[in-house]
Amino acid sequence: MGPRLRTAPRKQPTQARATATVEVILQATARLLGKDGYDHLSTNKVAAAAGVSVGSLYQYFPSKEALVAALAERHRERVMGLVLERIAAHVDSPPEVAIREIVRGIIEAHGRDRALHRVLSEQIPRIGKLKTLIEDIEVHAAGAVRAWLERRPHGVRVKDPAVAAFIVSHAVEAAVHAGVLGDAAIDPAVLEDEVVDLVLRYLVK
Amino acid sequence: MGPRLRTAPRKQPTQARATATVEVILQATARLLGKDGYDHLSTNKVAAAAGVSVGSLYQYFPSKEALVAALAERHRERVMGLVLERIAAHVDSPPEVAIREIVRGIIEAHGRDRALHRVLSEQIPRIGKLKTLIEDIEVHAAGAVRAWLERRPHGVRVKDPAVAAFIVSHAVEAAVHAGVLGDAAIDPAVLEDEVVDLVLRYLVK
DNA sequence: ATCGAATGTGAGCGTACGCTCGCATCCACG
DNA sequence: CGTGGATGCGAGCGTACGCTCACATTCGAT
Repeated sequence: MGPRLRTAPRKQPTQARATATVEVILQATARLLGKDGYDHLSTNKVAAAAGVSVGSLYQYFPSKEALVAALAERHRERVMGLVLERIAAHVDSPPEVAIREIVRGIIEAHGRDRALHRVLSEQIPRIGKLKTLIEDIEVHAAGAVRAWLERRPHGVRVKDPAVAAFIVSHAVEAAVHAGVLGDAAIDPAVLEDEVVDLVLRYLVK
Repeated sequence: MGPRLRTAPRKQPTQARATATVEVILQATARLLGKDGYDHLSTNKVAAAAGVSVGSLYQYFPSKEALVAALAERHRERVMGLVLERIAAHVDSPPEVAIREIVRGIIEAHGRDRALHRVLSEQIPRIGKLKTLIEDIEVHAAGAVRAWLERRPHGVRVKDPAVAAFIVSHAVEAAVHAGVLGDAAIDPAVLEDEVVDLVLRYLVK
């Protein structure tokens, strides 16, 4: 067998075997990330923990950063999907209902994969490429809220929809995030009521 | 001269010279942190950038984490001092005034040392010592708001002061942080009006 | 059954890092 | 001005890391 040329470091898995490898690598990444943090993560450790050789890892992920990026991207798709879906489902609901449902959706989204979500939000901000990923989420979210505000002037008392959307999306995200993931977690039902109240009073009443 | 015993790695500078060394080290840390990020920071690089030897650095900071912790702690004292002062100054002001002044204080606090504040919040790994430092801020802030709420039932329509304080403190911090430090910064005056409105409607009206 | 491509392996090279230690230099104080 | 503690220095040791490469194994198609 002749020598192999490996000019393209990142491949897409095509066989089932490879997909499984990628999967087990990502799971090990999540585990180690939660246990030791991003700093103490290393490609060698991940490979060992995944029961895979470093070489295999490097076939799919060119760097430690890429490893975490893939994990984050995947999680983002799930969470954002859930929330945007919820928003779309309530474009025509009355504000009280829509806001409650959307807030509930956000709380649920934070509830899924709590450990992973926590780790990612704690460890991610420091990574270059991932920063744009987060900004993407924020911009998307604010955009959706803004569109929602502009579609329904009925009872909505907002001056500048862009600003209000900005404020609300950041405020809600932070409150829910801290309430669900924080050390002093709040009962989800109470959290929901309070956040809905916060938003409703600001936007509508 | 006999050998030196260095059992205690961290010293307090007593002479003026040493204080200057510590200062220049911290400044270099801030500079490199902003340029390269926490991951690519190293004690050797910091020492070189500070025009100081590694040995000197290790006399005062036992690790890279301690370096950043000192920087963060110092910044925290300034910011928290400003905000708590503002809260204390308005324990007896009417809610409309108190809330506005406090919010303005928080906005101002974020405005001072924008670059440093930004870098710290983005680059600090929320693990180990640094994590507790951040939680400290959150708990302190929520505690102050809670105390304020409990002192003044006049017109305050809040059920559970602890929960309300939690929600408000996180919501305000996030909105202000994003508004002041974010890429799409908002005019501080507008930001102030909107955040005050958000809080006032939730807590009082 | 055969064969080329896809996938998996792991020893190991080069490098950068964390940190120490023996020593030089400086400063405060008698 | 002499002395001892405080401060500053920087070569260099041990280590862990990132990543490669030559090779083994498995898969899928024929």
